[in-house]
Amino acid sequence: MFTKFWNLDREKQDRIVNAAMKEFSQKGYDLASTNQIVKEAGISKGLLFHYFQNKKQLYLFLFDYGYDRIVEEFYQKIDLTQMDFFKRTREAVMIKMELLTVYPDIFKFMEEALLEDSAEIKVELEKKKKEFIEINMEKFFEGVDYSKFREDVDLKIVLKIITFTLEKLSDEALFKAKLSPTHEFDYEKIRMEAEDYFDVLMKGFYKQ
Amino acid sequence: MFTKFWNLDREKQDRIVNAAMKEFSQKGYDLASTNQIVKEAGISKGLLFHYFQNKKQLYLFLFDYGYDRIVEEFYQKIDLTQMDFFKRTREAVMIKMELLTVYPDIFKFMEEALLEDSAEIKVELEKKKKEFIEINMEKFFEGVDYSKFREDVDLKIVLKIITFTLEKLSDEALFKAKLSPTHEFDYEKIRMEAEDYFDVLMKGFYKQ
Amino acid sequence: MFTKFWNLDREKQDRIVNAAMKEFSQKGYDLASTNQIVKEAGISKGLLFHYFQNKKQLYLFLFDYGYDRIVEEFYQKIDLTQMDFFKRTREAVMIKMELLTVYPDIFKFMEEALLEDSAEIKVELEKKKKEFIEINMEKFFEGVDYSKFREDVDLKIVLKIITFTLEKLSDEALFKAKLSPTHEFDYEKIRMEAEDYFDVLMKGFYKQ
Amino acid sequence: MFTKFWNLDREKQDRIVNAAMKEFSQKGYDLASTNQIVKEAGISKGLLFHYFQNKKQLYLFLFDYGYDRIVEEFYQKIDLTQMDFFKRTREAVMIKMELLTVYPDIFKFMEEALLEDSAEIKVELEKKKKEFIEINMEKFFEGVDYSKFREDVDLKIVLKIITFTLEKLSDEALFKAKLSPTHEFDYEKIRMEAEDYFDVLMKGFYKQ
DNA sequence: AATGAATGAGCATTCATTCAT
DNA sequence: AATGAATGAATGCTCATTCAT
Repeated sequence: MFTKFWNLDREKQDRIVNAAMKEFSQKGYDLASTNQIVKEAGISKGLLFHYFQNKKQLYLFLFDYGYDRIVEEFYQKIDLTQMDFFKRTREAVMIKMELLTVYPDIFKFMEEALLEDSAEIKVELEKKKKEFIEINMEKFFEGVDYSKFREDVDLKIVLKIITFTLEKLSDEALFKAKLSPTHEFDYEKIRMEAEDYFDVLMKGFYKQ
Repeated sequence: MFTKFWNLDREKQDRIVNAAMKEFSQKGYDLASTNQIVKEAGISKGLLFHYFQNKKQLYLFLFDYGYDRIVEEFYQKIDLTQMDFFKRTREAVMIKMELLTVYPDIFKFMEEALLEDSAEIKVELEKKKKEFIEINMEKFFEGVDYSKFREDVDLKIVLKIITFTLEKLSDEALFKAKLSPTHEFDYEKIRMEAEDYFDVLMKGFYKQ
Repeated sequence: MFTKFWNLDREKQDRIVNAAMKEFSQKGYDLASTNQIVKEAGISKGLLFHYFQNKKQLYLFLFDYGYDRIVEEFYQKIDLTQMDFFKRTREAVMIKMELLTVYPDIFKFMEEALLEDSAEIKVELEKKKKEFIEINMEKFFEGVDYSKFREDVDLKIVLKIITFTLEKLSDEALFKAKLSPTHEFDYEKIRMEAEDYFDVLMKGFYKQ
Repeated sequence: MFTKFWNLDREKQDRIVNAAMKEFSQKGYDLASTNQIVKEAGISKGLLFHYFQNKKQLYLFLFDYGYDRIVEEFYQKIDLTQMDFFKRTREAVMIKMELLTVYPDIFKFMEEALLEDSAEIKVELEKKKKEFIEINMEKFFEGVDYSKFREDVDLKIVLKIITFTLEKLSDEALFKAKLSPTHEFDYEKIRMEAEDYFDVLMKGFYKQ
């Protein structure tokens, strides 16, 4: 599958992936136009369907492609020997923001994909998202030292609260960037905000 | 504005509102079809535009309509003399779930509207959402006794963490219902889950 | 016919006529909107059709109305005792321009009506136009002293050439005004241009 | 631009051009229906827009197309070595009528286009018309011997009067054909009428 | 491998006119 | 007399996908 695509020279692959990711993250799955993608990529109409069969397959391919590019690099960078929960999480936030700067388009596509809700790709995408989240939760938290957490509360719930909080913070940051005229992140501000949250969460849920 | 619509008999109003809310929440603003709405409502093409001028005005009307129906009823039910933060919040969750059962379509529409991101209605809808959230945050938390919260952490951040957590819980519940074959909520389970979270949050952020 | 309309108070008649003439001359018959007319006139949808039956009858009524208002006043002003062809014609041009200033909307409507070419009103309007032109050619040229014209050319053709020339001049003036940002006539310039043409035509076709 | 269209086989090109010209000259720009055009041309909805992007581009294309077909042939036929003004003009009238018989639809379209006044194409079409007229006035009158004209009148005005007269004659002929049941020209009658006018104009404005 | 012509259902919106009140 | 709710055909244009070359 997609072997035809992988046999292309790298430059053409990139042109197609970039054009498609750009279009999908700008307009969402349903409103994205394959016409616009081929125009931007400089290839013919038929070729896109030659490689990817249809719009849906193209989208799902892009999701996997983005996953491979970003998640792999994330795990190359993250220090999984750091056992302290908050230290590891804090580093993850920093790496995430770094990747966001290096691969803004891929990252943007992945973020949007996690929010995507089109009926046409619902079933398949939901499955991928679920795997994505489950696998990474497990992998990311492997070996973490939970002994520092209070013992009078349900640890699973505490971890959920922390995850929820970081996700919402990240959503808010993305959303603010979207609304701003330049679409730019203020990384320093976000990091400082995250620090404040880490501080409160640690006070609330670590042993004192 | 919309006086033409309000002069209709109630039954017809309902048919139109229900058809439109259903279509919009199923497909999102951009993909929703006015054709489908009029077919479902059993009215003619021209009539919809006679009442609402265009698709955008219709959508914004529905938002206000939903707001009026649901939010007003919420404040009739909630006991704002209850000063304890968690007790009041817990009651709010229960009322929300009750309203969700009574007005599932309106509720669903409002939930989707808060996530809606179409370019065509962006500016106006964003303004409404912002007002919606600001007014209700202030109103809902009025008079709450914050003296029970720990004093060694930033209260604003604590409140945000709690809000984030409840929102994510609610999203998850909605999402699970969506995926289930019957689209039904298991209220009792959700309430119990919420109780567990309240317990953890109180332990973490109330004075001991 | 139209007795219902004539029984209205004058102010309402004017509102309707003005609104309709404005809409028709701005957009032409086909594109003119009866919706726009009733909105501008401040009357209800049904009322317009109560008075005029349909769009076509309304248009034909307006043509007659404009004719009556403008042509009658034209003949009150023109000095039909002036027997010299060019003097009478020159005065006609001046009166036409004067009326254009006093009743710009009616005049504009009549000018546009003479150019109107919609299939829906073609037959009836063409008949009216033909009558309009025939009757007025006859009436306007009545008693003119043609003895000053050269006798070695066909007088009918000479008169046609002169009429053609004046019509085209008038069209050009209207057209230039339309293209200018302010839509204003430069009366003095038009009069002087007309004088130059009169001079040439007299030299060519009067006895020397 | 329009290379897609030019790559079609000639028969299909003709079907499309003929259908479009017919529709536009019958109903004018605004009321012409692209639906009707594709139906008449026997092509699909999307294809028309595949070639021409939108209605406006289609119209402007047709204008250029008509210009190229008709004006080029006109200059192949006209004898520009004939220096006498009236002889050259007389030949032009004859050629115009000949072309009108050979390409009645193109000719009709061009005539209507010169009168077209739709807001949507105003700017672009006005520019084309202006170029059309300027270039052709210059080219057509090049080398003409004006020494036979009277010297006591303004030559520019005389030429305008002659042009006006011929245009109005032509309009009248077209108009009469339009009103007749068979829509046919009586060429011989028109030529004879034109001769009468030429005779009067020469007597009036040539040296005696 | 690569092209791009071809399809026709679908979209939001406007229109003149009718008719029950 | 006067209202305005109601109709549904028609508008220009876009879309993902196919297929002969």
